[in-house]
Parts: sequence; C-alpha cells; structure tokens
Amino acid sequence: MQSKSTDKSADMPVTLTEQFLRGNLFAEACPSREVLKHVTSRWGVLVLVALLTGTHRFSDLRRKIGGVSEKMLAQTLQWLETDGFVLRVSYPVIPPRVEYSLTPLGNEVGLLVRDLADWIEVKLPAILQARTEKSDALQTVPGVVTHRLR
Amino acid sequence: MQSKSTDKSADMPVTLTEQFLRGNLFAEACPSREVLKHVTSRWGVLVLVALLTGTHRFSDLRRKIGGVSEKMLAQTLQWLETDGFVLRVSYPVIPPRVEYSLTPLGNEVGLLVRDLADWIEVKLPAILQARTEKSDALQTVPGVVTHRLR
DNA sequence: CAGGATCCTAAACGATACTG
DNA sequence: CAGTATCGTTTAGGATCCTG
Repeated sequence: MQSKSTDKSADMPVTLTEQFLRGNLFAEACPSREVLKHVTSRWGVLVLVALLTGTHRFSDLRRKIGGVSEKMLAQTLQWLETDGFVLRVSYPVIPPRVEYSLTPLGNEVGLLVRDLADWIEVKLPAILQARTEKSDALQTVPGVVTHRLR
Repeated sequence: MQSKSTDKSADMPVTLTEQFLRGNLFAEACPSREVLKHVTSRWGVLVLVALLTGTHRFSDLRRKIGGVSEKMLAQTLQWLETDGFVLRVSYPVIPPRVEYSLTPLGNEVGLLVRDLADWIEVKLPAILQARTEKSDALQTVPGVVTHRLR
C-alpha cells in the first residue's frame, strides 16, 4: 500500500485520486472521520497494537494495556468490532471466555498504527529535545519575529 | 534492557529494542502517549496531512479543515509546535501574517499519519460493508456461540 | 470472567466576544 | 488576521454495582 514515489515537494498536488480522497477527509461529514476516530482513539491504538501479537482474552488486554478501564476497553473493542477490525468469539462456558483477534482488515490497519506508534517511541528523544530547546532558545529568522505563544 | 551500551543516538534500529519500546507504550506513564495523543487527536491528524502539501496560514488551515473551531486549531497547532512537528513563523506586519509549516520531524510523522488516513479512505467501502454485514448476519463458528453485544 | 447499567467528574469542544 | 479569554455544552472516561 501507499506505493507513492518520493513526493516531498512543497505544495505538490499529488495524484488526482489522492486529492479527492484527502479532500474528502477534510470535509466535515466524511464518514472516514468516524473510523479514524475509533482507530486513533486513546485506547484504540493500544488495542490494535496489542492484538497484532495474537489472540487475547478480555482480561489479558485489560492487564496488558496499563490504565484502561473495563468500560473503555469494552467500548473500544465494540467500535473496532463494528468497523470490522476485530473479531470477537465468545465461548459458552463457565466462567465466560471471550477471545479477541484481528481480522485481515484489522491486521492491515494495525500495522499502520504500529508504524506510527513505533516511530514516536523511536523519535521520542528528538521530540523531547525539541521541546526543551524551545523553552530557552527562540527561532530567529532574519527580519522575522517569531514570538512564543502561551 | 540489554543493548543499552551506547544508546545516546536519537536513531535506534527497530529490532530487539522494538519489544522494549512497545512494552513501554503499554505502560501508563509512557511519555509517548502524550505525543501520540497530539498526533492522533481529532484535528492533529488533519493539520499534519494538510501541512504535508506545504506552508499554510492560519486562516488557510481553518478554511481547509472543515468543522474546526479557531480555538481548537490554535491549540492543536501549539501542541504540534511544542512537539517539534510544526514550525510557526510570525511576520510583524499589519494585518498579522503567520505561516505554519512542517519541520523535518513533522514531515516524517505526517507521512505516517497520511498513510493511515489514506488507507481508511480507500478501505472505507469494505469497512462500511463489514458493518452492515454484522447487522443481519452473525458470525457462526462451529461449536461456538457469538452473540452480539449492544 | 466478561461485560452491562448507572452515576459522576474532568476534559474536550464550540460559539462568542475581545485584543494587538 | 491571528489569535486569547470566557463561558456553556457535550463527550470521554472512571468507579461502582450488578448479572449471566
């Protein structure tokens, strides 16, 4: 996917298809925003990444993902299930046993999300450094004033 | 926690450390979550994708990104600037003119985010179909009951 | 064990008014 | 134009109790 050549020109209109797709996303009523919201939600990202390593039970996920509440985990899983990313299999046994796994579709989006998460973790030192640099030294462009917000 | 010998480089190979890094993300106090939150926020995604096409003024972004309020756009831009993804350049003219662009770091993360957004838009038909399929037909695994939630 | 139901607080968000 | 400040609303999110 995303077999784009090296496009890093300033304001390059890219392909027509992309223009349409992205223009679509910028539209307020674009249904993609709903899906994007589920995928990029606070716990959605972590659930997808966690499930990339295989099937998990509810309590497995709860334990693995630090800080998530039962309610939010259940809700997130339902979002992702409805979007066709997560497969929920309930075994009629006592005590109850429910297993969650990724669908092929979920695996794809999971990989993309993991790319993002990994990148952030790898670049975290640089990011944190950028923060502290901004704290004491300001950008100075000749003839241009860059005053801080906040 | 091995391979900790001389890792003062901001660029780490994603191999064995991958496990450690991702485990880190699952930790509640992981600082990456903050950055992830900014990047995957409702408007953060759209701002990054928009800026991939080049420099924008505040009102350009406001117009381009449907539904965003002044307050949220300003706040999102500040988040991304603090994280070192967005460069803010203010020209001391009247009327005021402020230009936003991506830093090299921001360009990298922008591409990842765009990959995700594009994937969702491309796969949207399949996703929506998955939803309607779930509405009338239930998954049936032999010997397993998959009852719907909600 | 897996979650639904309920209640509640904090945070996100939007609209408006105002300032340099 | 590019924001900030303030306010009111909505939503996310957590805690607790309850059921199959």
